[in-house]
Amino acid sequence: MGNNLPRILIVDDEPAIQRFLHTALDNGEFSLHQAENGRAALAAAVNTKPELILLDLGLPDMDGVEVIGRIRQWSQVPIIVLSVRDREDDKVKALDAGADDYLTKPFGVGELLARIRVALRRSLQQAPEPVYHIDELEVDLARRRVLMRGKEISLTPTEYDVLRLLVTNAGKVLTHRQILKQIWGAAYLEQPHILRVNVSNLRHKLEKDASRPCYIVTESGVGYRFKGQS
Amino acid sequence: MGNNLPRILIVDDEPAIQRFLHTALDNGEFSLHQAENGRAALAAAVNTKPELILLDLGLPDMDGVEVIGRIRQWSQVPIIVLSVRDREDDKVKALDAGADDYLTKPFGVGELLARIRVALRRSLQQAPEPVYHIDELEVDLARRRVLMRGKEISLTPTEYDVLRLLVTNAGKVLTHRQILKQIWGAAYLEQPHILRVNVSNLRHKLEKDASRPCYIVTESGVGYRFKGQS
DNA sequence: GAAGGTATCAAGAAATCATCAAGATTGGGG
DNA sequence: CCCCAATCTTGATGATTTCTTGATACCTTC
Repeated sequence: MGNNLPRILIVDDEPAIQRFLHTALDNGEFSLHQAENGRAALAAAVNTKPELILLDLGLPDMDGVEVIGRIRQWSQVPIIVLSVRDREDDKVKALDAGADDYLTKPFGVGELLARIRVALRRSLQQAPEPVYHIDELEVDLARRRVLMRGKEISLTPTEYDVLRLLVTNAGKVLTHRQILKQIWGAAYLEQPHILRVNVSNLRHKLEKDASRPCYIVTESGVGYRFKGQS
Repeated sequence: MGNNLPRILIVDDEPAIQRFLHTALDNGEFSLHQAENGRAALAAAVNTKPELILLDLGLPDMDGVEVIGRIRQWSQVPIIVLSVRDREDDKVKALDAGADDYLTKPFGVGELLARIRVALRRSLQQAPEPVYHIDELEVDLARRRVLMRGKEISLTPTEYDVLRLLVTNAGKVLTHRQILKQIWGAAYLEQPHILRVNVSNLRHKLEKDASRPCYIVTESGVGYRFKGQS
């Protein structure tokens, strides 16, 4: 089926819900894919690059909120949460983690379809590429890989996080505090040292000459900036 | 209150709901506006250009769905419907008309705030940031970048602060004391020297001929003025 | 041409930054 | 349960940038 209908990834481990959703959505307008747990969902999100994800929060292997967070590291694909949990706290957490909508089971098929249309209508206008090419550097957010002239560079988790933050905001100056808050949390707001060490390490791994950086530029007294294409 | 908090337009005719929403949203993060009927809502949408609209479907003078349609003819502002109507048909109609979300009363304040954050988060990333163009000078406040004929100019933190203050008040004369107080604090009110040095440095970096400045004009005995676009 | 305000240069002081390396922590495997 | 390896954090030090101040020359207006 090499069509180009919008791909929808259904993430749910209950066969009953799977069947229900397949029936509800099998109207020839979508191409349906499926995952039964969090790990499979993350893999499928990378591989099939769906236009929309329907996500049940109650997965056997990991928390749904974490799935949202992991996907949001590299993709803006609309995520609609479908859950039996009706507690406000669950909704807030999922929405703040990056979900676009939250439907409490049971829900009507008509409403689900309408909310899917809303999400798709919106995402049609924007589709940022999750792979960044800057000169000879290549950052693949979906696969969490960094290549320099095609050769893979191995980064530690923190180094990668810093790089991802800088790359996704290429061209923009990020203050020390912004970066620290995002990656180390509010408790480290006043500790730019730890950020400097990581930037230094990053530069030694991906700059030609770490003392004359081309990618990660220092904005003295302010923060760092990833030199984008613009 | 000339702040730049996100403006939220509340469209509802019941005083009880108005009060409830004002209480719920009055946390200092939003600037609240209000309309009691459809006509007023359409006018307010044009005039206050809100970042988000909370819309009750049951308005005295016109149908809420029509309000959505009329706004969608010219604006992509996020619209969250708040309604007592729980019929699926109502939801589908409102969402298909262009609403971004639909909350059935009664709902929790936490959920409302979370859905507002979702809507604002989305519209924030596609909103083009303000860039000042003055002749061949370009000041991009969001990226903290200054370009002269497309070429980047590197400024120190204080130089940038001074320039930003002048540019955001382009055309207006700022007295020495105003600038000093804003950037160096009240303790430096009587030290115009330090400001002069910075203006001089700025001019050398961005004026064609620093001795005949075109952008930063001296108002002798008063202060400085940034030449507006006019 | 004097006076008050203005512009520029340069140098020491202060703040910020880069780097190396040693201790602390963590997670996985035996 | 312990050990190992990778990573994270912290400390120390030298390099770099930026800030502030003083000296001096320059306008402009009366």
